[in-house]
Amino acid sequence: MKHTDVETLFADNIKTTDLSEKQQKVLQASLTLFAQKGYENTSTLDIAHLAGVSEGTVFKHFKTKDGLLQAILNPFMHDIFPRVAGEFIDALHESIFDSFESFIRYVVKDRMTYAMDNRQEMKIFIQEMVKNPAIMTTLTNRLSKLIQGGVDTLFHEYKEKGELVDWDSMRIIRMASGVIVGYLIPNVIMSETPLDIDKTTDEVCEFLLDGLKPRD
Amino acid sequence: MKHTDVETLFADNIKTTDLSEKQQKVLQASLTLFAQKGYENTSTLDIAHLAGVSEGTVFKHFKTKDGLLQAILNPFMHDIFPRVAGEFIDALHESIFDSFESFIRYVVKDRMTYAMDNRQEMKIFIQEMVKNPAIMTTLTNRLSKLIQGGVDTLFHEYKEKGELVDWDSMRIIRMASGVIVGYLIPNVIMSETPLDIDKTTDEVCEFLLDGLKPRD
Amino acid sequence: MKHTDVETLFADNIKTTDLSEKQQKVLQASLTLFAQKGYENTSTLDIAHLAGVSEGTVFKHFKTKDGLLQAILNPFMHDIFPRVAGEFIDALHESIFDSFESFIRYVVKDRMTYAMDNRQEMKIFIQEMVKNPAIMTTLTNRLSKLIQGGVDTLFHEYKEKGELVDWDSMRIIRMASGVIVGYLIPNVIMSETPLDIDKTTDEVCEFLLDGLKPRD
Amino acid sequence: MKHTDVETLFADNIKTTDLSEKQQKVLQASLTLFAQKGYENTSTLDIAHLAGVSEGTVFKHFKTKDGLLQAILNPFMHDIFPRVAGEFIDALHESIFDSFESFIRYVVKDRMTYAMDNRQEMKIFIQEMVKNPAIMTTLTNRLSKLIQGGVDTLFHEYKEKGELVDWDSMRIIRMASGVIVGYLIPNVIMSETPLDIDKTTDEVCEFLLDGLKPRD
DNA sequence: AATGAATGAGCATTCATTCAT
DNA sequence: CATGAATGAATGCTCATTCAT
Repeated sequence: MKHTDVETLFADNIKTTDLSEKQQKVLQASLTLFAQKGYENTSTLDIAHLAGVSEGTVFKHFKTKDGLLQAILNPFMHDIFPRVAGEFIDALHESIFDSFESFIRYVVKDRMTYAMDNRQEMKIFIQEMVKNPAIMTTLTNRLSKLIQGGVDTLFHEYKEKGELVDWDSMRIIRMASGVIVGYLIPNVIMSETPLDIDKTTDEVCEFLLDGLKPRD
Repeated sequence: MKHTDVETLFADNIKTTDLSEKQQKVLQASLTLFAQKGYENTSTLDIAHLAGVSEGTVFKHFKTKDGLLQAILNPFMHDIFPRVAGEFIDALHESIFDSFESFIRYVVKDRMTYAMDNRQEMKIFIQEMVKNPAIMTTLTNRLSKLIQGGVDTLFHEYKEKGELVDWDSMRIIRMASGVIVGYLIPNVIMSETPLDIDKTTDEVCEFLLDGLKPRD
Repeated sequence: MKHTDVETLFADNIKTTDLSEKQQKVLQASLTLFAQKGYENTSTLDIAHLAGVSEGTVFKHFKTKDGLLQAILNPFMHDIFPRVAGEFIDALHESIFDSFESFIRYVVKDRMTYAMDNRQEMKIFIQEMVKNPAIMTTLTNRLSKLIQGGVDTLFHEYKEKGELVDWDSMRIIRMASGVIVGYLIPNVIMSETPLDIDKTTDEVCEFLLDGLKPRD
Repeated sequence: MKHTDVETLFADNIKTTDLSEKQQKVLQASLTLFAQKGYENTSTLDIAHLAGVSEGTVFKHFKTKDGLLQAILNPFMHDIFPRVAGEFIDALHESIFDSFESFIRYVVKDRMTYAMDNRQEMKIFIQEMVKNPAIMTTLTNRLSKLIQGGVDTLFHEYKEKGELVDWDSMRIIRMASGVIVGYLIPNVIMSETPLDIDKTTDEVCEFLLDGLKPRD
């Protein structure tokens, strides 16, 4: 029930476009600095220094500073997010969750682990979303359609079995993701706190399960 | 059951420090632009233009660009947030909520209204939090202490009456605010959507009430 | 054998142009700050603050910042310097110096005292001279003519009496003032050192007297 | 009896730090303009224009405007002044001056030539000294120690031979440099006058020799 | 006369980007 | 491919000066 690691996909992505060793260093430095100080407060010279390359090298492959940002975010937007989402849904259908509880427990833990494993990228993503709401709109639409399509039939089963409240799937997802997001964001941003994923999962699930229990 | 409007408090604050008409325009323009384009992407010339003043005027009172940011955020951090929280708690004790449901409904609606009424300030706040996690840590601590102190006894009543699950107050608050925040943030950031507060309140409350119902 | 004090002349000058109390404070503050930090590094706001007046007041009487500088330097250039020089020469003729030695001793002490009593003004003067050589040229010409005219006959006497070398008067003056100036400038600029005038006078005179003794 | 030319040392210094052609132009332009109009009255745009480079280039190597000033003055303070002083003293000991007169004549001419050859740098130095007396204090201490150490024994010889007054070496140096400085400064500052070094040397020396002759 | 808010030109400095080597 | 010197537009900020009150 393991999903392809984001780092692996990311590395794949890099190899695909045939990135030289120095260019990889540049990308890595950008990732670190954008997450640490924000996009606008990171100069291309900062990146060059941290990557141990010259100023010109920063632009050789990625053309512009924005190109560097896109090189970090695009895989998330157009490739990794959907792919992970797809794999996630596939996993849902392949595995037989004996109950809605085991399902929700898997989902929560999986997404939390994912987010915490990729804090830096997430942080940059959040920063960009806040500045550019269009990203959020796009992403919300993309993901919700994808998830809804894959989850609808599954939810139907659980509703029939009397384990899930008979709400619109989107409403359920919005609620669930609201709880998860509200819980996660502070931990992503305040990266000092490590977060006990198992304990948090327990807490969140106990709450979610009752909130999403069928009404009497 | 009305709470002092933030705009009123803000205006008070401005009058207190005796801000000239032009300086108010400067502050207003900063608010608008910081929220729209982000702090770093707003130049002091942009602010001057929108405020209809000269660039020198921008610096006359607020000294630096950061001073302008603080003039916007400080009232939230040090004055308005706590005051609103205080008033909110007072309101809780003065009013007799006949049930946990009417209580939770008031809270959710009140906080949502507050947030939506001050979208711009919230947006800037969120941006700064993402960049500077220390703000979040401070704020979280300040508010949670304040709220917990005021809410603990109230929760005790509801727990006794069997209307509220017997969890630690902090856990309940974290859950509830997680749902509200997870719901609100997208709407604050994507400010085009107006958001139907009554409908959203209903949705959120229905979910929360079951999630926080005592366990059988 | 006392010469009119510069401060008195300065005060006279101020009263003549009918300067209000605040304007005098402005002038005094300018004097202090120009001497301390230099003309260009002193802002009109600095002056206003030190004088305890508003920004506008600084310009009310003196029109421009340069006007303030001129108000400080002009009395030296066009009034005080020549007047002092005149008085000095008058004093020379009135008093009967029994020897060239008593004459030179008087001159050296008198000029040194004058310079040290007006360090601030001197310092500003020096700064302006360095930046604007024209001032120096003008001043040099003005003073040398004045002094030469008044001193020539006197020198003639001493030369006849065999107490002074038979050089051109200008050459003598240039030498003497060279020694004095070379000795004074460091002390004017490094205003922390108080300088023992009597001892310095002795040293300088002993040296000067032999340097200006008639050749065998 | 030739001392290493300052320009050569300066050029060495530049080559050592590997300054590009444009950067040398920047330095040269700064030298010219600082001397001409003073540090504060020279804008970095002025420098860029005179150097024929862009404004960014001015900051590429020297980082700040002050860095440019230091790049001009530091060689004088920390390198060239002491080195020249050292070479000067070496020269004194190597060469055998048959008399105090030939010695003093060499010194006066040498120092005058040096000063007039480096008028621009000297002028900037003087400006900075006037503004920042600490520089003068430091320099005075550094040089006097250096010179005294090297000159003491030499003076002893001349005193024994009855060619030099029996004063403390420092007093002699202060007097002599006072005359030279008093003579030079006007000529350094009013750079239009070319100054006849040979004639001036004669005048100064004649005066100095008698002033420093042993007392009867 | 005095005030201080307002002005706008000017300044040092930064930084993404280009290009010759 | 990599380098780093050069670029020039943009930026935050200062400051002498004006003017309505």
